[in-house]
Amino acid sequence: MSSGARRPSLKDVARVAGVSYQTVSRVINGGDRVSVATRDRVLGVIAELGYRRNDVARALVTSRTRSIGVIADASPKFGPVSTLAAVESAARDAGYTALVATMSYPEPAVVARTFQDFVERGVEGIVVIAPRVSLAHVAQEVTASLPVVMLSPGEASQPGITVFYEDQELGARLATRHLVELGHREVAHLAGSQDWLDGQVRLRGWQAELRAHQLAAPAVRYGDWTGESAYLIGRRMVADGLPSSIFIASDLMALGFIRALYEAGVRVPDDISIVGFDDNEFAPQVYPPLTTVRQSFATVGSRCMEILLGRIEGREVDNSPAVPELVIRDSAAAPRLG
Amino acid sequence: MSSGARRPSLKDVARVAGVSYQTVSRVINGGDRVSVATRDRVLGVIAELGYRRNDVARALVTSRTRSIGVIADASPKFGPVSTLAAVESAARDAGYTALVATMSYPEPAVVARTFQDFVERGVEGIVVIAPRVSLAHVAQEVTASLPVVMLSPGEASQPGITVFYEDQELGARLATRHLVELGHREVAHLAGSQDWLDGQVRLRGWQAELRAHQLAAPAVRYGDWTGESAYLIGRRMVADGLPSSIFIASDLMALGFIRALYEAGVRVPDDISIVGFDDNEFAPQVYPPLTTVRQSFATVGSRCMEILLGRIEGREVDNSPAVPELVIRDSAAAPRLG
DNA sequence: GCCTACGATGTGAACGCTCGCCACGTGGCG
DNA sequence: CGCCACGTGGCGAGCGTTCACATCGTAGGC
Repeated sequence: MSSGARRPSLKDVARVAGVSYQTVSRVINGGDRVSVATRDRVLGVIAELGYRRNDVARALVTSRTRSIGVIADASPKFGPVSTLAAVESAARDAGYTALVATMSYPEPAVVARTFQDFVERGVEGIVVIAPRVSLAHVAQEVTASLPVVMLSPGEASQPGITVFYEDQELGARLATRHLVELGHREVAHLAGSQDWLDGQVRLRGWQAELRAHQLAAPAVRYGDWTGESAYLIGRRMVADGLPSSIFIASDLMALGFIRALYEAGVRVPDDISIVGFDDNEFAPQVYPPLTTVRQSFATVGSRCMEILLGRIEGREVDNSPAVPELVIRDSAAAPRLG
Repeated sequence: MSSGARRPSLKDVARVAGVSYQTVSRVINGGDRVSVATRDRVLGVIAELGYRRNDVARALVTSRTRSIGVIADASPKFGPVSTLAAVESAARDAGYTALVATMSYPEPAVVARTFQDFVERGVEGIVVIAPRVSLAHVAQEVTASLPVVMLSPGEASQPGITVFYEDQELGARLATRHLVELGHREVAHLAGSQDWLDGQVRLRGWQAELRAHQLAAPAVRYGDWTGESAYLIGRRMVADGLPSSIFIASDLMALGFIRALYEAGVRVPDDISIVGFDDNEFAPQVYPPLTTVRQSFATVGSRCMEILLGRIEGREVDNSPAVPELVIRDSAAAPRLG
């Protein structure tokens, strides 16, 4: 207490400036009800001492931390990561700080522990970027005393949880429709892991669109989002006979699939049309550039924060899904005649 | 105070359990020096009331927040993102929570504001994932009263800042050496943006390795990390005449480059050998699978936290760089004879 | 059988801040 | 010329914890 490298406090500033700490506090927040002279003097001392407000003391008395917790998938996958950045950025714009916890696999115990941790740290709300079915379930089980927004193409099954998502089913329909409209009567589907809600929903969209056109749905092939799984499936399909077009549940899988095609001398889009999903950063660089579905992560991120803020402040919120768009490039074309 | 949805506090628990708040506190931390009977009773009440410790009050009195700030690039680029996840995960393992701020472009004002914000929130240290030259500079300018670890292939120019990085220069040498050892006498380089330290360092490694083999360095081509820039350069190079091999500063650029090649009917690795950098998730899925350099993000993340923790606790730390490895796949082969 | 020591618990203060309220002085108004 | 109002500032309390210390009772040592 005698020497110490302790950070200066309100009282230190007050002492040096010759006013009460109350006045200093007023200068810091708003600066209202303080004469210009005192105010300038105090500001001077603050700069001189390098004073920085202590937000934890402040949070203690106001009981508002202005922070939110974000739980995200640890995999460097394009979608989840872009969403994370968008959410954080929107939070900061709203004056909130994001505490983030990434997890490579959402073990119930770990998720529960993380929720608890967030609560103890006093977050005002939690965002769960929950593409995996398992994470979604776990998150819903945790009794949340807090507003929770789950970014997931699923259903809200808990009163405290608001679900918000990009309408990926629509995205899948757009992709499928594009192929149909190009003239393909045969639109296959290489699905993503059904352990992910995204995988389930994209599959559903493809089915629905085919039905709308009274087209039969070929047998579905299931990958696990990895390019390798798609490559293997691609090889098998080359041997079994290729459809005239295929909607693949992710760009990365599309890439692996195409590799199998090229090894067999099959050309894209001449021999087979392909539409992917994600509009990954590499999608325009593939040979040929991938026609794919783009999700609007920035929009999702900011809408998500809007919803969370609304919940925190007890407002009614609109959580109608965001809408994706089709990005047409060169990997899908009209089928060859005959 | 009469009704209120206020969270129960230590005192509430104490009252119900019929003990002093001090005893409850003891039960929560360690539980030492408390008789089993009281302890169980208190634990019961805690569960019953759904009591959760208030970390902000705790932080106020202990003046330790057990949190760190992380500043990262907002771009969903593979490297930075993987690093972020690794750092956060290592932090959590060490009992710390990560506050993260992403920024798409490191404007000095914004970075400074973010630093200040972190300080006000009482973080015990800051990690800057700073691939861009500009971010690195800004971060160094901010007078940090805190331990700062900068993940950046640069030099520490500020006393308070510890720089740590993956030895990308070595990575670039590994890539170049591989090509030389395959028998290529002509190893070109398609560099990344020189606005990024990574870009500068990879270029330097290529030069150094060539010099070590007494090989001449062909004129460097400069991309900007985008696949599109590489595609354009590729087209020009096809027209001007291709080298027998090329080291490309990122996998994404390699992909764009290959697209230009394929459009012109050039084959890889038959006509030209290519080595990329990053081992991006799509690298093994490209046709042909990319030989590339893999950085050990997990290691970097955990070492980075080790270093930061060391600094926080005043220990001496080893910040020798992490070492990348070459991943050999199919995009580089021996040159054709003649 | 008395003193010591230790195990189990309680008390008071402090962390750095904000909030509600009160005190002082000056100016405008009746 | 007195009153009220308002602009300016100070004081006290309290947010939920932990820490240092005090207290109390009882078991163990001589």
